[in-house]
Amino acid sequence: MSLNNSSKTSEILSAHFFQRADVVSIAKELIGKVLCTEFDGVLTTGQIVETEAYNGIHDKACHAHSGRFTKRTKVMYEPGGTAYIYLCYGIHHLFNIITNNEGIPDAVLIRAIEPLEGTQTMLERRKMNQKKRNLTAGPGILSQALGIKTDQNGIQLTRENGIWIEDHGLNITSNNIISGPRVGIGYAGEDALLPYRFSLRGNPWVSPAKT
DNA sequence: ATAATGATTCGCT
DNA sequence: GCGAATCATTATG
Repeated sequence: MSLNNSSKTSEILSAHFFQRADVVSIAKELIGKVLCTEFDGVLTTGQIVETEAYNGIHDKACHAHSGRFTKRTKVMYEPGGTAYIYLCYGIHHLFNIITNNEGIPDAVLIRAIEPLEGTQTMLERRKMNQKKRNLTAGPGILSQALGIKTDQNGIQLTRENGIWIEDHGLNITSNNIISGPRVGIGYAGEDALLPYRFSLRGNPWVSPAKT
């Protein structure tokens, strides 16, 4: 989508952005980028305001910890820039971006976005009639709002094809990024304490999950 | 083949 | 604040 953005830059993040070694840096840098989907010609976009890093085989909270390789986790070993979408609690489609090179199962979970374009479509998908925080502030509901489903598991995010990420040239300084422990992974022992959750300071669209 | 379990959300008390 | 919803994946027999 490159319509009337005359002054703003708006480029799709490439494989190079995702195929780097430090998943924690990538999770931080994704704050302020724009997550876009287009299905059946319907465009919806939102600014990423909350992410979590999952540090591959060494991270007890990561589905691929200790090199676990199953039907579900095999997509995590794809090259950076691949989508990893799985069903959680039988209800919620959680959207992750695979990072690093092929064979290394690092990933970033997108936890919340601030709606930009297509909010009317998002409201319909969420069966809501008012734009408020529970439209997109949470990993399960943002997927519902953007129409992301496990159907799209394994697709490439580096083309304007279904799901992609744009850089709108926003410069977020590190003192505007809050870090803290990840949500819902108490089973991960000491790794549950790692400060791998990042959010945009003061943004009302950050998920209400307890830290 | 069977049983347990979530990287969550929503509604009700 | 608490518990139900709901099902693919995973481990185990």
